[in-house]
Amino acid sequence: MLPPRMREIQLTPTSYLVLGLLAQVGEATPYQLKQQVDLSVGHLWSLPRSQLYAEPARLAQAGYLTEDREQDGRRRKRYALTERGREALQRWTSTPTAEFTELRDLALLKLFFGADPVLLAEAQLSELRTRLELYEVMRGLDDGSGPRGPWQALGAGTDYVKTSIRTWERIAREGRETGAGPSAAHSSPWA
Amino acid sequence: MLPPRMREIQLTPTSYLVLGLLAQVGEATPYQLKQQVDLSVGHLWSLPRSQLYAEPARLAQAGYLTEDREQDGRRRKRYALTERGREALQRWTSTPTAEFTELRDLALLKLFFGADPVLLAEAQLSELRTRLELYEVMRGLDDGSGPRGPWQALGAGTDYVKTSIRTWERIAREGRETGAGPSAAHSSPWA
DNA sequence: GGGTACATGTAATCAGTTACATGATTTA
DNA sequence: TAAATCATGTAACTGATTACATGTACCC
Repeated sequence: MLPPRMREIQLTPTSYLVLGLLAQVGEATPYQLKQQVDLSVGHLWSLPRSQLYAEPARLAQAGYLTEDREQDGRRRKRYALTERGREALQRWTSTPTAEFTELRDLALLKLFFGADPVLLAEAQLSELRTRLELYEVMRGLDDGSGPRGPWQALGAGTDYVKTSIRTWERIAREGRETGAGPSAAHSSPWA
Repeated sequence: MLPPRMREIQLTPTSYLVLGLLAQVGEATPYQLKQQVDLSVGHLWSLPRSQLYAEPARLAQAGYLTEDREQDGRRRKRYALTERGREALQRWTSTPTAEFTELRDLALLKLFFGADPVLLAEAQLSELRTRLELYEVMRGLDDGSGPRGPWQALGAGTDYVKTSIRTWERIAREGRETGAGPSAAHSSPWA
């Protein structure tokens, strides 16, 4: 099934992020991918620069991308989707995920284990408000044309940030009301 | 600083999760930790069983836990906090995190790259509603006594689920209105 | 005493992160 | 042409996941 000299690999979210970006831009070097990420999907799902060197290489090895090295000075590697890559992306997007996404929020974990809610809320709120401004600015750029997906995703992110703000405001308020400092982490939790 | 024969390790969220649980329950075997996780913090930050074998071992190696092997039949390993472990946990909880937690939501990533919003929303909503019921039941168990942290964290999780539901409902509605099926993933995103 | 569920671990693999190292282009 | 910045990669490490493998207790 798979042409010789190709490795079977498992496709991760990172893989699809790369495939998806390449579907949008046609072809790109890792550096260009990084730029793309930073001003689009990276606000939702960021990743370190080095992954944008490693992951395309991996995908090319497995036949999802073509890799094409420039001959001149920079000798950049240029990647583009193969048919196989396009199909994989298509299959992926057209299969709805039912899975619930855990928050995995470090601040909530600290809160769970007894951090001072008021201090934590302050730190979180300042960051969240900055983030909200950024998102609102970006949303203003939507002129209603082009694919809706990115904008809807951005809207979802905005909802999330807004809710987080309300949540932490409430937590801070409750914390101040009960005057409880950090609660000791030694009693039992939810039964 | 560090007693001989001990490895320096980096403490990850998983590490603190284990430290935190042990602070709550005193001592435990990996199996008991797993049970604890499943009915408390695991709803917020889950992890595979095997990590609850690997991580305590790692922590013990580095002097954060004592490891104590039973002599009888099961020969279970039993872990408890050392002073060093308790301090590390304390330091961690008392240092507020400002960092923003990305959603890293697979469904939103698919949406971004052109998945059909209506289908995706259906899948997500069914899962989210189940999750909401579970959280509501758990919240009913709060009798107001004991540390507030876990309950506040649960409240935050509930807010998050509720918002997600509203978000996906809106996405589905918009998707139906514009009648747009899955949008092709080939135009440009946020400028 | 045989089956089933509960309990306990190890091994192999690998994606992702951090750190290191260098080359090319522009501008002052 | 020197400095600064932009660009491009590789290497080492390691935490996390998946898969494998076994042992103990209980129940009928």
